[in-house]
Amino acid sequence: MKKVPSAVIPRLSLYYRTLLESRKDFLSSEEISKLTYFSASQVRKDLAYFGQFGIPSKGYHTEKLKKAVEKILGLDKKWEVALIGVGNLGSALLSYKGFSRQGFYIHYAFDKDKRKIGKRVSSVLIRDISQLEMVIKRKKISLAILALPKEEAQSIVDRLVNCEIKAILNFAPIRPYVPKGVVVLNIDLSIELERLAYFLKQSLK
Amino acid sequence: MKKVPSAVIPRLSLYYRTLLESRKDFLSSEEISKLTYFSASQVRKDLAYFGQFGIPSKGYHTEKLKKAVEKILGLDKKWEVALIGVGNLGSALLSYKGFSRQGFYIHYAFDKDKRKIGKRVSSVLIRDISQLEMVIKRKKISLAILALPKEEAQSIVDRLVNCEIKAILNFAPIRPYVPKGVVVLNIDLSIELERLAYFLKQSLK
DNA sequence: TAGATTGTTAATCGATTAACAATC
DNA sequence: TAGATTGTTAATCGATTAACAATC
Repeated sequence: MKKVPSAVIPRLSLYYRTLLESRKDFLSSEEISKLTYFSASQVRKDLAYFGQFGIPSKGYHTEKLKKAVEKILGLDKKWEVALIGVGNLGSALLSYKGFSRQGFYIHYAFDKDKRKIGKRVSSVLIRDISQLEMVIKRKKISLAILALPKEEAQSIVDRLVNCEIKAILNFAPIRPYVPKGVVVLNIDLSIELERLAYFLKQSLK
Repeated sequence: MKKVPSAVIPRLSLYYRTLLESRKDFLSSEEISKLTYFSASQVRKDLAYFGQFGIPSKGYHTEKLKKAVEKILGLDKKWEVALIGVGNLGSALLSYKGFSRQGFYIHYAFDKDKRKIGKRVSSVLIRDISQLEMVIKRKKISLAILALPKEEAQSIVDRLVNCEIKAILNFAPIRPYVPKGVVVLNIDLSIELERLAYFLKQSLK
């Protein structure tokens, strides 16, 4: 199978949302294009990486394609997620109800602050960071979200890598080093704001 | 001047961080490469879009380059930012101290919830959303952060566009429509988690 | 069958990398 | 001057778009 460019995956997520909302039995690539602002060519090509889902002259069966994309993205599974760092941002993520709809469950949270340990946020127990390795191994957690200060990020990443975590969503404003075979997605708010500031400067000229 | 590819800007932000942390007088593209994991070619090319900052056989004067990048990214200016939606995520953003270091000041926050209006979060007054247009025009706010439910996002974006906001950081899980000349950067946590889930599925095979 | 739309191949576009003359 | 590293041009790579034969 041809290698799937990584930009395809977030587009699949957006197609999926469109499929969820559609009330038509069939959708053509042209219609999906209208709804998502991606080109019809791109829609067809993206889907073709994973199989032949369409019917010439009809388009894609909405329900079947939905199921197929669900499977591709792993939304048919449940994923246990560990949150590390229960500050303002961490608490907000814990309280967000939207994740469970896609099968992501933040059932485990860690912090090093003794005043937080033992408390609950959105009914999730905050555990001592020293328990990190033990809990991750026992509970088959495969995904971690980092919401902690940049000073602590790399050492926690190292510990996560050590207990076989393969995927990390990082909110700390550093780009942690990870060995091959592990992915980190960095969500770096300062960088996004700087991109906007750059754009603003341009548009003022 | 040649058009600057948009991927250059976030890299500049990362070079900038490196410059802030460096204690050397000069840095070569090779050294910047080592520190950022971007290629030395790319470092030189990215910088060359904006001028000739380097000295052959010496490299880049750290302090001068820092100042130059600061100017390019608009970090030498102060930016007034409006936050719309003071829920869990909005409150976390208000409380985050890191933005002001880059010149971003969230001095204005809006919500429609009567119980929140009039209260303060991190000393910022929460205003009635009905005041949005008035305050934005008066206070020369040029940047908006959206942290509200997806149902409300598009209508607020429309109002922001109407009062000449040109740059929006959107956390709501939709891709709002904006006319040309306005940028929206979407930070969509579900999509990022889905990317990670896809990667995990692959690596388990 | 005729019309519509897929899946796929080829063409285009843009971004990254490599190479090297210019120059401090 | 010799050595090092820039800025820039050319080559490569990868992703997007266009075109169209296959097919329902």
